[in-house]
Amino acid sequence: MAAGADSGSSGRARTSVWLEGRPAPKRRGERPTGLDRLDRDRIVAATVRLLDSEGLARFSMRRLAAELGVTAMSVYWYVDTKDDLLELALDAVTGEVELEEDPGADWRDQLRELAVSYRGLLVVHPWVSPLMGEYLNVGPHALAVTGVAQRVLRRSGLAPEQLPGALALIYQFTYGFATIEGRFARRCADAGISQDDFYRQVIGTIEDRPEFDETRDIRESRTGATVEELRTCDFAFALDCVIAGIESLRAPSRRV
Amino acid sequence: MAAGADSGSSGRARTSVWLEGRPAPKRRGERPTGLDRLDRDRIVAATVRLLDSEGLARFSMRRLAAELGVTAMSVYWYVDTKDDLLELALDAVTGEVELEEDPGADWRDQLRELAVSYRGLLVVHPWVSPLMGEYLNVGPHALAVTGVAQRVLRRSGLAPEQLPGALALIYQFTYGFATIEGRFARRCADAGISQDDFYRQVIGTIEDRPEFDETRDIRESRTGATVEELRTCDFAFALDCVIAGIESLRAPSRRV
DNA sequence: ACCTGAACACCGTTCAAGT
DNA sequence: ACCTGAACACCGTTCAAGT
Repeated sequence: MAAGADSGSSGRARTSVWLEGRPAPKRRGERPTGLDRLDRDRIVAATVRLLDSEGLARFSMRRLAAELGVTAMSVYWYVDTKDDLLELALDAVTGEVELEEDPGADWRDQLRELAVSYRGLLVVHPWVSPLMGEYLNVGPHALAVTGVAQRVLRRSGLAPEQLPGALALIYQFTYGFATIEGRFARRCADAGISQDDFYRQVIGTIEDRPEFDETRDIRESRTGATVEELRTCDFAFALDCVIAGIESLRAPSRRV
Repeated sequence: MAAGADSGSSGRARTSVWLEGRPAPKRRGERPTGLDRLDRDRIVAATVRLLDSEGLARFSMRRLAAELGVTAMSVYWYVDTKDDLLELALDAVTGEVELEEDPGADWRDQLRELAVSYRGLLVVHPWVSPLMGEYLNVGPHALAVTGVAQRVLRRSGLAPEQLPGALALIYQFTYGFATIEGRFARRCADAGISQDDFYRQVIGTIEDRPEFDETRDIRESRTGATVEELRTCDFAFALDCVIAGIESLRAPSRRV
């Protein structure tokens, strides 16, 4: 199976569930015999649960149906394709990002909090990251996140035409950073070793080789910390860089 | 098929071709009857060609074998799994990143050039991005790229313990940015519309909705440019932010 | 040493049929 | 309206067999 991606495996070239006709559940209203009935929400919830526990590669429509105690094809009554279902699951967990807006707070703190929360999402659900790259990511929750980020960033004093670039910087950096982080974690889990052990192992095979001499001072400046701690440090420093950069490039007239 | 990812589809939990025993081709030396023979390099080259032309989702071992005029299973003589093959293809194209090092040049220019070249790789080969997230990316060419980036960054005057965070910032931002870019391009190509048409279409469905009022000034500041131009602008501004941030956070003693 | 064929255990999805 | 069964056209990979 490996790293399949791309869309259009089934021939049709849809762009997004959210941009097509039917973002709402098919029929609702009278269903007195509910309870054990299928349901779009139940399907999406089960999808998220399966993706969390077994990963994207092991997820299949048949596996999902089994989990729901139903035949493989029943799911297709509620969802057009596997892609659409994954897109729904993606937006569902995107709702987990914390979005309390406090217009009185420092925009730097707010931006940091947002980035940290977003990173958390990608690390807790490692399957989110490949799907974000795969789909357009224009579901309601995704739009809410970018909306908040945009408003926070605006308070920094950047000019309107500077905002998209700055937003992309913070957003894509966090995405890329947490992607690697989540993948690495899952790799280690699959291989049955701790992240720290694996890190030490890699360092071990590298230390001898002369081409890595020039980075010895970096490695030595980081001994004694766990991989987790190191990453949190790196992430924080990168955010500091971004914020410092924004502060030095924003329109001088609006300097606070 | 959709967005498969994750490793270990076949059960074994390998971490990387490069970290296992056999990075070099199996046997070489006497092969007088070559020419139409299979060969690891030929296999990887054909893989890259197929991935470029048809995308990751449509790539399969059987499809590859057909392309090579050979039976499906012949490939397995040279390569252990599909994952390994994809990892080899990934590192092969990573070699396309331009890496002329000029210790005399301004580190800012060098960093920009490196990021632009790296972005180019991801946009030209949209299948690279999901694979980078998927694998550990520790092939020789990948290591060469990070090596150069690290040396350039070092000339900025950052302290050793600041380097990993700064490297992650530039690297992951570029990765994330180009990932979205490449995906969007391929989506449009698959749907048979130009990126500009699709952009206009999205804007069209958004303009009316009141929740997008607050970003109207941003959209108005960007009319008349192509999607391509806008993205190049955003990318450049983000890089400026990063560089400005590094300059303001580097150890004062080494200020140039 | 290198390549093939048949087979296994999977996929996503269609379609006609059941209730 | 909702669910099922059988079927189609695929997968990656194993394994015994050919040359």
